[in-house]
Amino acid sequence: MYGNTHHQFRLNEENGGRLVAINRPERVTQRMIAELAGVSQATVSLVLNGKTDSTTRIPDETRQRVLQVIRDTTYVADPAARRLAGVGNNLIGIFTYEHAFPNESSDFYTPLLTGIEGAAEQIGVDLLMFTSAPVIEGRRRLFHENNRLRLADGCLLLGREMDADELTRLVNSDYPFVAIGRRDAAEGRIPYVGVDYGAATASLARLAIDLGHKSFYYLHLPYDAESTRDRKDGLNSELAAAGLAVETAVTDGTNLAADWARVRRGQPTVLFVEDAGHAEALRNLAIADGVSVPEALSIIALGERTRPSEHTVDFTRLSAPREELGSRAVALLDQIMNGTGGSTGLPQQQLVSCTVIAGTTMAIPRVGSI
Amino acid sequence: MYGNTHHQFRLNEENGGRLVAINRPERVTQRMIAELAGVSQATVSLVLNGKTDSTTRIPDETRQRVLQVIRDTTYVADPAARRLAGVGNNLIGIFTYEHAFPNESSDFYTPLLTGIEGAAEQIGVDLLMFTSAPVIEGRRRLFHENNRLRLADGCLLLGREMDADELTRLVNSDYPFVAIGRRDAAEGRIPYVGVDYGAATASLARLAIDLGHKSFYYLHLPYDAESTRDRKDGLNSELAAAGLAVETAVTDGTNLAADWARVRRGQPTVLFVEDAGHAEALRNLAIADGVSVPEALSIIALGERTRPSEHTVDFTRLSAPREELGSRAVALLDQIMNGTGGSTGLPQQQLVSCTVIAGTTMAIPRVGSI
DNA sequence: CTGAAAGCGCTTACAG
DNA sequence: CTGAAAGCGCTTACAG
Repeated sequence: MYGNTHHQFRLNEENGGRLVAINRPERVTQRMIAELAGVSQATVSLVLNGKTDSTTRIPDETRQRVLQVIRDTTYVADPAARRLAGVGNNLIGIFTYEHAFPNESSDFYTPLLTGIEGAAEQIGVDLLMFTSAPVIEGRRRLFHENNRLRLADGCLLLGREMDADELTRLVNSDYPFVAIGRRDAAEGRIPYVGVDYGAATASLARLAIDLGHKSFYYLHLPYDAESTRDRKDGLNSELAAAGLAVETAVTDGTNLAADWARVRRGQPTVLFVEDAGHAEALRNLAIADGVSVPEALSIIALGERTRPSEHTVDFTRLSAPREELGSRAVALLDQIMNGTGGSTGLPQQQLVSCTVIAGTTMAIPRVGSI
Repeated sequence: MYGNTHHQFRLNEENGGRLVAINRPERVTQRMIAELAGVSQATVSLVLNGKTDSTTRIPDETRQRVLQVIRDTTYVADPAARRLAGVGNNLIGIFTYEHAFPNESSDFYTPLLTGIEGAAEQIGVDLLMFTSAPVIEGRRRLFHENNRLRLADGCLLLGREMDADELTRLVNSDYPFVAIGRRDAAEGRIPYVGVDYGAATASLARLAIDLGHKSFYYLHLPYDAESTRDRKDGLNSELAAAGLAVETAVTDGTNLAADWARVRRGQPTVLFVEDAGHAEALRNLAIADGVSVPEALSIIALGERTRPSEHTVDFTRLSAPREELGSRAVALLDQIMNGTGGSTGLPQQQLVSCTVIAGTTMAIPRVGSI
């Protein structure tokens, strides 16, 4: 693919007599830089990698000459070759199990990517999005015929659900990675930065209990993901401690009207909803049905919409610091790839706290309200 | 980095007597596969790359044996080595002059990235985001000390304003790239996929003229970007053709109340606003000021918010197909990098049409209305 | 101080 | 049909 075609260079007079590549140079290599600078290829590599330690000292004049040619040709070392020769590329991969960029309905990753981009810029790495892994049945496969994970020095894994076998295989492979979201696969050996949904959900449950609620209903997503389980566990354990029970149902959001009818039959005074979008729709259904919120029914969302402007209602809810999640994941991955750099290390598994937002959709329960 | 540590394999009895890697295998190579299957390393490569053409025929029995070992060891070829051996690295770079991922206030790139991701997936390339180029004074520099553009096979450029000198230098470097948005730098040699703002703005002007508007006001952004100029030109030429003038002012949105006061003194019957967010704010200011929209004042937005849910008002406006813009840019870049593949080539400079949305903020002008 | 050389893990003509 | 060998562009001991 990158043949041995000869490249031509000429002096560009409008540019202070610097060398400028013409005639579609296939790919500039260190050998060409070396020729142009009148040194050996190894010297170019040495200059490039700033080996200024006692053993290999290159005269400043030579160094400057080489650097100038590099600037003029906008040369960069071939990442694949560097990689093969055993050094890193300052490349962090991002593998998303679903499409990374939102369509109109879902916008799960955007805040994470915002945090990731900021952190990546800070530590000076580029981001490689593995879009070549095709999305099959709504999901990407980590290991497939033409796996390219190793183009990057390490990788961030994003997705609501991750395949436990793939995760185990990855953790056994010694390839540096960090999952975003708590993962309990591989006997707890997965490095992750997750959200403490359990604690925040428990706080919200406690709040409802303190207000006097006794009749709880929980509508959650049909996933087996840790994030779904943590919320469920947080709610259940807090209620169990108070001697209360909760009626639970699952919804994928395709028939919320039916879900609402079922909720109504259950006659709860407080409804916990995992998905913020569902919470909003259910509130509208309740009101349309003559059930006032929060007077007759409190509704609590265990998540929130991506951007404030999408919230027409100020729900009583938990708020996950998603940008922070992204930047902390980058920091942890950086540490795994490059070591702690002297300071005490970050824990391999981290949970960041949610904020509990009081909002306006929870009130003291009314008897026989629904 | 990937040492020569010896790997151990053992028969896993729970797995039908297949070979399974144990003890943190550093990295499985073709050489190991070859040893295990009792063939040469080259044969493994041949099997892997499915070279079944007349010259290189491998007996099915051998092939199956090799494939089985590959499955058992969960081997994948090192992409860096493949790439170095001459198979392309299938990497498209994305250089964004501003931060690629949105904060709460702006979300310029997201729809583009959605289109880019879809197209990248289709042609099987990964996406490299140049986040290592630091954002200085709100902008990234294309050419800086540690330019890493050549990490990718080619590159997409996104940003409202691009430096003409940088663009010229890039186009002279023979590095394949495509700008998103019309660019007239470098004597028209910049390959781009842009939006035809001029035509859509002219259509909207025509609409207003046909409704009987004679008093026009235009509030645009303080940029010298092509996108700003095209809209201005579209409006001006259409009005000039009808013998009408337009009062023009610039705003950066920081003091829209003052802008509104100025507009009001101008007493237009129709107000064109470049930025959709500003249009929305100005409409609110007008209404608060006792000026009904569109009865007393028509307002036309020359852009739109990123997502429908953010539109509280159905503005008369133009709508740019941003996802399409992203996917067409990928297609054009792919062509520039790899050739047309037989079919007739895509034009190097493309303009996609906007949709004109009638909306509810334009009406027949009332005399002495404002 | 700098060059020649080995080696990273692959692919692909080219010989057997 | 399959193996030995060259080469992709780098980095890094190791000799001069």
